[in-house]
Amino acid sequence: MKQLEKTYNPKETEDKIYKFWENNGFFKADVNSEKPSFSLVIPPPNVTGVLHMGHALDGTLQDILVRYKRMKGFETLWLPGADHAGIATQNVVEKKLKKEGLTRQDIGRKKFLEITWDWANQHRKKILNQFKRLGASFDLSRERFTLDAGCSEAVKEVFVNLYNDGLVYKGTYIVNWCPRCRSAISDIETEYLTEKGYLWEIAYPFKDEFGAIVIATTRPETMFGDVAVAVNPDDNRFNHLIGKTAVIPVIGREIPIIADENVEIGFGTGALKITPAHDPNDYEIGKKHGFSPVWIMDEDGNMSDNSYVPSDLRGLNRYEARDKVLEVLKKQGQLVRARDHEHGVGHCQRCNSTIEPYLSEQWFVRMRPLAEKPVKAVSKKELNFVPERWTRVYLDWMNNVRDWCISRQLWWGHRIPAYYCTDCGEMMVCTEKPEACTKCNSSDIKQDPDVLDTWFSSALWPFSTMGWPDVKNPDFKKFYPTDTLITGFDIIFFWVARMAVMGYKFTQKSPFKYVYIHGLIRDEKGQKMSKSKGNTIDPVEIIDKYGADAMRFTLTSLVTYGGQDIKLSDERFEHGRNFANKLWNASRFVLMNLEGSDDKPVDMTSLTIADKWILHKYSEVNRLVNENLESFRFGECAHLLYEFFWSAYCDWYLEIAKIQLQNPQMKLNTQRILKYILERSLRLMHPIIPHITEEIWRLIPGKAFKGDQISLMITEFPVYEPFFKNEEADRKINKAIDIVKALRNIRQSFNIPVSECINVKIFCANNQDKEDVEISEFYVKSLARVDQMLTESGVAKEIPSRSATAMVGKSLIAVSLEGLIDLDKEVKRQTKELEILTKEKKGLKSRMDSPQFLESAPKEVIVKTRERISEIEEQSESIRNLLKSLES
RNA sequence: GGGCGUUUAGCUCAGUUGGUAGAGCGCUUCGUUUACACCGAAGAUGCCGGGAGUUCGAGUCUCUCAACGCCCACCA
Repeated sequence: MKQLEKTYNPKETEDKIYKFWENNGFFKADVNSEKPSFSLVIPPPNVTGVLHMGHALDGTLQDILVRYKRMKGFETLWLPGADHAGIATQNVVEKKLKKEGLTRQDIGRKKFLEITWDWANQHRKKILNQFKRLGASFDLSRERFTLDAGCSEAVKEVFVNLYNDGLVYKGTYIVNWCPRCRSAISDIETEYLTEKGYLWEIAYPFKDEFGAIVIATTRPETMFGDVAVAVNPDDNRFNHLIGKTAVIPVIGREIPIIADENVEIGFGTGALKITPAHDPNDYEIGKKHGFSPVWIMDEDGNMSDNSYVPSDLRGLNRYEARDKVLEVLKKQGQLVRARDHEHGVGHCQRCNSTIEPYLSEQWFVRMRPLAEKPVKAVSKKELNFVPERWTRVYLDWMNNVRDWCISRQLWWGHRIPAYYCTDCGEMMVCTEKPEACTKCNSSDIKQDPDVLDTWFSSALWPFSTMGWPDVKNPDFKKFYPTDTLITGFDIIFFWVARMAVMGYKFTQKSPFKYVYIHGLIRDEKGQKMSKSKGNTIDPVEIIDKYGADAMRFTLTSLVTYGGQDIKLSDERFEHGRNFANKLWNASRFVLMNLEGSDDKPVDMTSLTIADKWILHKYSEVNRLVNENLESFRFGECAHLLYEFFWSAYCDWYLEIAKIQLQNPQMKLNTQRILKYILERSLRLMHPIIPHITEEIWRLIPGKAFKGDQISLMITEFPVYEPFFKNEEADRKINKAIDIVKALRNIRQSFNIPVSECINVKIFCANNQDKEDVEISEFYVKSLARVDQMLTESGVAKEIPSRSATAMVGKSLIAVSLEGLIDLDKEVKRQTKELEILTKEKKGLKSRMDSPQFLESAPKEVIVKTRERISEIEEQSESIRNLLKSLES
């Protein structure tokens, strides 16, 4: 038998095992397979990133599910890939250019894209390689990238289709504009942060009379774009001013005072300046009253170089302009006052710059009509969130969904398939560049310079990766729709909802049946991990230090069904490492003790009570692991396996096996059972900790337990084995365990060294009890170092003098301790015990006297209560007798 | 303003239909009996956030209050 190292070494094992799987093509999904399919697509990680703990968790859970289903006999596809991450990637590359003193404009679109492609290609390989370190069993032959040819074709097809259906349109609206990215972003990419600022009150003089109307604004620099001052028609302070003309300070442009109900009387001064080009509400009001917008700021957030802006402010950035405007107003006495004001300010999710609402021409998706089916899908159970509470979050958003701004003024991404005739201005939306203008036949045609929001292509991911729009593609036919999506709650709106929208629109199906939402990974203080805070834990470092399986096991055991966020610290991974080491050493013990063993199944006719017990325990854990994996209770599975393997198999059965192996009659069958349980445990644990289980599994000799497969990952996942169920054996061994524990307790309390054998007398409550205890004598004697063990039925009347005692269920255990015992201490202990029992009995009795309890409580509970009372009575009686004999 | 989550042992958290509280880590004591010190044995620790209600019985269900966290909407 091969001698294993004393400590498990993940580094050597994991790489070797992963290559073994890969080389055998076990991850590859077969479209021609007869087996039912199970498929899952990875939430494509951004090419900008490296593997972080969120990916490690997400990837672990996906891999568990995929490995489980594969072993369950499904033709399983886990499709890997990466996202081009439009803004994020462009930002990174631009930053790199900046270091060389260049901008993207300096090198031009073509060159810029070349550089970005190079960069992206390097990084998508890198991050997938990091996923491989995790043990991810995804099918790399199907790796996709959101910007590759297939996905791009799907994007164009979808865009053109939506356009033809009137669901994509181009128009001039106020959008969230990031001056740093120089692009529009969508509503959900805008993060509102509460900021302290000022509400400035500025006097706009009347044109024809003395006096002024005082408006309130947080952004005084936008005043040059004002087209009106609005007041509420019901505001008695101001309604006489409606129709008069006011003058914008500094520049002296005249604007009318108008009435609008949307002006809140109680806010600010009650008078609102209207700046349609730079504020969403103002835009609405301006449009209602027929004003043309006035732009005073450009794409960089700098003041425009036009006649509306005072010449000395042109080109200044918005904050410089603000300071300067305020300075002038103050000088002229038109700044009435500044009040402290806290308000939410939009920030770009990607670069954190303050967002400017900006009126510009953009492309939008009309979401309302598209949301109908995905909303209904929930009640039809075609789309199910786990845990269920996320359903509401999804529905609330879908039911109030607003149009989605999809155009980005970037270079990195899917170019919008809209073409313009330079001669006549005609717009053509089609998948390929037209040869000639459909209206004037000119061949001078230019494509729209903008690209699509990165999430547009992500929304198509489940089917664009499977060959769609070619619906005859074998992958699409076999593996679409996918079964489960595993992701964090932070991208329900960004991604999940939009995939549902596109899935229903273009495939008439939900792209997945279940969406399993897990919590986010946080640092030990509960803060979000981020590079800038320096509180990240690098999964690759953890893998190097503890091993991938240790990390997977720890993460899995920290996952809760409710999807709570997970607080992590480096030391937490010791839990998984220790478990892996335990598994390794228990296996080592089993493998070292197979001398003379055979390759036959367990002989069910000659099982000891302990054998029956461990088989019973195994059958229970098997059943529960199956149930919990089916219902996405990953954490529970890890706990169950840990508990079974460590606390039952290692702590007790292995110790018992050491005894049984000494017995020639028991030896062979014990070896078979050790091997059987180990092999089945490896199967049950494999989805969570694949490398170590595979490594050990290969070392187990014989085919009787392993079958003909060459790899654990393609063996069958154990199904419930009800014939092992044995409540009686469970009860008996549990009793033996309790007795052993009680004896060890006594031993330690009275400082009896392990080397010293003890004599024990057990008073059993009845004959059934006595029988159970006697059956366990064999184990008790060796596990607790007992020389003589006497049993007696009935309440203890004569306790051996000078004894230490303990209760186990209804049995009283007495250990003869001539000369060793501190009698006073023992009397005190037992007296206290008696008091506690009397108190409990009193409570239970009063309950049994209650007629309501007897009427409404379930039978078992009444029986249990009655049993407990008689148990207490017997125990008390024994203790009284004991005290008597101790005192004498 | 609307919604969600959390509050249980010193720490981090489990607790699936209401039946009388668990794990890991930490702590105390003991121990190298030939799988494992990344180990074993024994032990201590809880008015399950406060209050009220339903029930024979509530950590679990209802209401309410509080603290912390998150999401959405609005913010001149």
